[in-house]
Amino acid sequence: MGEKSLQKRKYILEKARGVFCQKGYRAVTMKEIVEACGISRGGLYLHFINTKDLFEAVLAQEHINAEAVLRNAKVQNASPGEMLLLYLNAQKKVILKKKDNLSTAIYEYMFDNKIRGKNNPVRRQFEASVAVLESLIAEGVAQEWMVCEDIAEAARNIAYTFEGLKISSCTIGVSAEVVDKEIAYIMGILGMVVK
Amino acid sequence: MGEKSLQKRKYILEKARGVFCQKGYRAVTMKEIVEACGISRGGLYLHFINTKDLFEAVLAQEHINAEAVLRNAKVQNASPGEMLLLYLNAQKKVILKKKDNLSTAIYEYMFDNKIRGKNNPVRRQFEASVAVLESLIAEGVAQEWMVCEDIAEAARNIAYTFEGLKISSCTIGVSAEVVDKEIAYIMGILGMVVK
Amino acid sequence: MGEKSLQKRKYILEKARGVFCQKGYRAVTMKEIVEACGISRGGLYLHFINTKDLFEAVLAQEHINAEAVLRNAKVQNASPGEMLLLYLNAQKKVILKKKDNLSTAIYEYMFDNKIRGKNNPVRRQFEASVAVLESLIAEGVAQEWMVCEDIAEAARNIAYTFEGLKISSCTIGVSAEVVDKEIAYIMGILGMVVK
Amino acid sequence: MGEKSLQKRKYILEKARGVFCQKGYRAVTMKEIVEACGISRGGLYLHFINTKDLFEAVLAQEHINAEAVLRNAKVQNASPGEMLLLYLNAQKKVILKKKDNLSTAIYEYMFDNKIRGKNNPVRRQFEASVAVLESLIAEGVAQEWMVCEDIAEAARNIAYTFEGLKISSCTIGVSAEVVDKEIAYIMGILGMVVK
DNA sequence: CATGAATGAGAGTTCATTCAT
DNA sequence: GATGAATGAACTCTCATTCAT
Repeated sequence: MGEKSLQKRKYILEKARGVFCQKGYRAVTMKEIVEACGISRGGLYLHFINTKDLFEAVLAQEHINAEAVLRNAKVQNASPGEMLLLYLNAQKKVILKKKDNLSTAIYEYMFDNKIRGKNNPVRRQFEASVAVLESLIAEGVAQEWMVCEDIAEAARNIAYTFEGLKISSCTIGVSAEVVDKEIAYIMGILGMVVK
Repeated sequence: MGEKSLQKRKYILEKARGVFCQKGYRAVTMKEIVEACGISRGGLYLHFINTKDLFEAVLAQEHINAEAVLRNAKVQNASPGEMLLLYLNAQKKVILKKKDNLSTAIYEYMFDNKIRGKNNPVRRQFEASVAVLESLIAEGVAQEWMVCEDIAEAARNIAYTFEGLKISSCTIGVSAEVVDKEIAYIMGILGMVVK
Repeated sequence: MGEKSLQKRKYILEKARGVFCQKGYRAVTMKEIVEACGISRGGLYLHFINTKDLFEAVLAQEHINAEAVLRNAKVQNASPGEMLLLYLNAQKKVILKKKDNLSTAIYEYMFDNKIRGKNNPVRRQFEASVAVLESLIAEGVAQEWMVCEDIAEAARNIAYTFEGLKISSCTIGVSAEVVDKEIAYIMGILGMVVK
Repeated sequence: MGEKSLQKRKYILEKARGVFCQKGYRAVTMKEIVEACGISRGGLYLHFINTKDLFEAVLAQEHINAEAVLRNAKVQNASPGEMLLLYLNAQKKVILKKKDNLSTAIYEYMFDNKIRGKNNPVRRQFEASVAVLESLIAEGVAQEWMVCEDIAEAARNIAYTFEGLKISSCTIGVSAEVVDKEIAYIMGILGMVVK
């Protein structure tokens, strides 16, 4: 029966994720979740003790997915420049996603729960992103495709820029063109040209 | 009477700002605000029709402050490079401020009220910032202190990077050193060296 | 306005007392109280933070009343025997009261909140009762109306017997006749005859 | 099958009794009971239709135990005074028992379910106790060990006093010394001396 | 017989907003 | 203008009981 319970749990997470994407974190009530899931109030509490617990479970799932995306970016058989472009475009896709975008909810959750250190899911994702960028640039420099004096700093700068794009897409909106320009600018700095 | 009322309004905004800095936007209750102001519940509603209205008034005040900072940066009799550094360090100060920092509240407000177009206070601030950066870089390039192919894009990139630093300081925390490195990196790209 | 608030508080206590008398302690809901008071849910919370707080306020009021009864018994210009009889009959009245009897609620409250020491309201009442009985018997013995070897013990025994009658009236019911017989028996032991 | 079912029923009653002793009557949840029993929620309902039914079954068991104690007291080959002392000390033991004491739960159950007449388990126990006391005192008087004018009343008085001690032990606590003093006082009234 | 996931009514509590004074 | 008591909708969470498996 653990099997069935696990399936249900996953089903709730999926539906709940949709609600969080639409409404953010704080505005979401248990009522909305149970209605989205088509289950009873009590039923939800069998799986998650409160909204925070539920959201953290959604977040954990998200983390797993995000890790997969990062790994995928590295797996591609391509030149470092192509791979960097691939990776930044994957980020672009996330940023521009209107539906199915958990960003706002995550930010709100972070505001409510100031989490220091390693448990901070946003920090984990940020650092993972910096690590990917660093390895891509390092390889690019090694293969003489890219020019970069301080690889670690360049990676961090790109990560902050994309963090800025992400939050901006939540607050003031960003167009695909704007993201493309940022990507081109970043590539340019590394000595690459985007056609 | 309008005089007195205006003073009272300003007083409330000041105290309310303090509360919003401490608690963010959504978590703030009317009780907390009236207690911080030492006025009655009803008294608050004489000046502001609801919490949102109150926060927007705080925000408008904030905008004025930001403008003043921008103007100040321009007023300084300094080289474009020095002025850019001055401006970025002013931004740094805002980002690192622990107390008296409205950023989180503003983000939360924006999440609750997706405002498109010119009325969006965050967009206004962002665009003002880009404009300042643009004019500074343009001058720097004109006076041959700086090197930059696409001034508009460079300005926007810096603005996004700082937006990323600001949101990161609200979610994962950023140290003064990290901001300094970003500033140095940005200056370096423009062909300037920060000692 | 403290005046009005105090009146309201007293009004709520009165109505709440009625509900506690009828339903006991644990079975009472905030809904029942607000309905009995004819006020809004939120209105009740302006005066009492929860059911426990409310009941304790009722209890405090009760304590004041009980003290008054005890004092009255002593004020009467009567022989010690008459005064003892008067006091026991006052207790009898409390025990037999069907309506307006808080006993069950008090017992339930005590079960929920095991309070040790001086703050225990039941203990305070019990000890006050023993003290009254002791002084009455002591006077009776001094004036040679009563015979008693261990006055303190006799007083305590009477108090426990009446405690037994009180709880019995809450669980199995006791008739006026039974209480009268107990009173007669107690008086008899002290060498007095009740006609 | 009836055999097995009966065993299971007895097992549940035993475990449930433990929970009721610890938590009282109203505070006990089905979850606690099924956990204490190590059975499923549904399983419990195969044997008892609801919490009340379960508690009543525990109570019935209890009644049987009490009867046994009473019988034992009578079986002892001892003088009426010794037997009375034995019986009162058995009661004392029940009163002072900290663990494994169902008293509070029984009181709470009685408050929730005002049961008049013969079905009232507390009344049955009370009356059984009075009967035992009466027969012991009657024998004591007959054998000229005791002095008592109104045997029935003396028995009832003792029963009420012990009822008072029992409820007091649930609300304000009673020490062994206090109970001993009460026993000595009662014995003294009957003309017996407790060493 | 036995399970335990699911139900849903209902309890406590909060809080933006109103309005008689 | 100013007050603050009052409102009531809405939210979180619990738990006795049921019923498909």
